[in-house]
Amino acid sequence: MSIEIRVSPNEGLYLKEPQDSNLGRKIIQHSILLIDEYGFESFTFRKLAAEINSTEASVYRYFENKHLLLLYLVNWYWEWVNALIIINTMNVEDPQKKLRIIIQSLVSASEDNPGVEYVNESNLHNIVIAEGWKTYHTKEVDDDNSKGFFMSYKNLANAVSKVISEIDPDFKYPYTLATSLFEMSKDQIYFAKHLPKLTDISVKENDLKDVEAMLNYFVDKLLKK
Amino acid sequence: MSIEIRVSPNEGLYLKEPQDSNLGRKIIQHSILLIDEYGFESFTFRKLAAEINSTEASVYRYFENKHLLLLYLVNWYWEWVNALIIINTMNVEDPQKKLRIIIQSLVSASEDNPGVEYVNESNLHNIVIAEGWKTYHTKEVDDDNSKGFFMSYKNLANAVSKVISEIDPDFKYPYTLATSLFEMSKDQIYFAKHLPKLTDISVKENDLKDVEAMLNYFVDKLLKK
DNA sequence: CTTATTATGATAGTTTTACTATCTTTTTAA
DNA sequence: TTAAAAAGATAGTAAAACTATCATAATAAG
Repeated sequence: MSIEIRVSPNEGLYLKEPQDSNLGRKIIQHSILLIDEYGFESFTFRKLAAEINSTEASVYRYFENKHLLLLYLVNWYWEWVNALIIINTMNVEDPQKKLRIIIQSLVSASEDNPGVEYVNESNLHNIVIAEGWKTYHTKEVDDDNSKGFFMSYKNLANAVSKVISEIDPDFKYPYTLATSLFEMSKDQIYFAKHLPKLTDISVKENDLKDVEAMLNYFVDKLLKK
Repeated sequence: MSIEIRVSPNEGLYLKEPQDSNLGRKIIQHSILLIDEYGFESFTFRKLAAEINSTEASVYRYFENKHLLLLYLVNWYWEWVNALIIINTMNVEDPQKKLRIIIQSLVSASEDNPGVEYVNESNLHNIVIAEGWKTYHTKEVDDDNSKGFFMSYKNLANAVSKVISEIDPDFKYPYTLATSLFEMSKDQIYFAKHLPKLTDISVKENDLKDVEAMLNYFVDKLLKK
């Protein structure tokens, strides 16, 4: 028996579902590698096409532009985190335990999982940290939002905020705390790597135990049992 | 008597200090307005030049490129916040009071102050929220950091972390908390405006009292007196 | 007041990016 | 076996992000 995890971002993000074809999967795989290596700005469909021995025109048949490709990848990532959380919290009743597992899942989502061969989760995690904000800090954010392009993240935030309210029904800002956990996790990892004066944690060779401990520390102080 | 507040970002950011000439001040003033209105991506030196009846070449004599201009503006903003904090916490001894004033200064820094005619602080605040990320989420971050281009923000984080440690010397993550206060403030305001499902606060016609209350709520829970 | 220097303006050119278009060849599925 | 869908090859366009050069205007120094 084998369990196949298939994660599907919003339909409006692509012209043709890339996971359904060879070329599509190569686009996903190598765009992740290229964006992580060179950054989103210097990533172009031309370079991607060259890398996979295809053509610019062919890539454009899957994604209207590179912004939508990035949105697709980032949504894929949050769907992935969501899937991990669902699997790991199955049959766990205690909301406090649940939140610990959520934090642990959030952190471990950055480890490569061989289950999906065309996605390197570790590289994708780097992209979400370094480039993810580009998906929503645009002038088109309201438009994109109305098309459902941030659904994966919103669903996740909603699920986590519910667990927070279960632990402490009097806590005034469950959504703020949920999103802050995600954003802090990203920010503090990035700071640790590039602007270490801005954080107390350290991340050596992608060991994220400090991040996990830090998030748990904050949550424990904020939520009364 | 009049107090002149002059805020100066790092020298490496410009080719010629824009605050020292008429054209330079017009560049600052109108780049803030244009970037806020149309977003950083569609902002170009050509459009800016047209707006101020100058030329692209002239703008390039002040800033090497638009990335450095954005860095300049964002640094200006954090210097400005820093100045407000210094003024407002003068002669305040109690660290808890200090932190409240810091939070209040952080929030009120977004109000336009007629003291500096060529800077609209309110528009600049929008830019820091919407585009500030672009200053440090780049492939050149380590380079830029080594040139001191993030000094203003780092100084601020350092100052705030010290106040945090004064309040609660046992708190494990003073730097993380300091930067999280800044980042949460930006994120949650942005979410309130564009992705309201991701936050509990609301920001109506730029009234930031919810943000201030939220930040104080978190701080109160996190730091034992 | 004149002159040298510096600041700004006018204009043109280059490379790269982000597409769009069109036509041909290959693959796949009925 | 054939038609239709997918992919490849190639070319073209508009705008952005500069770079370069020369002319003119403002200013400051002697």
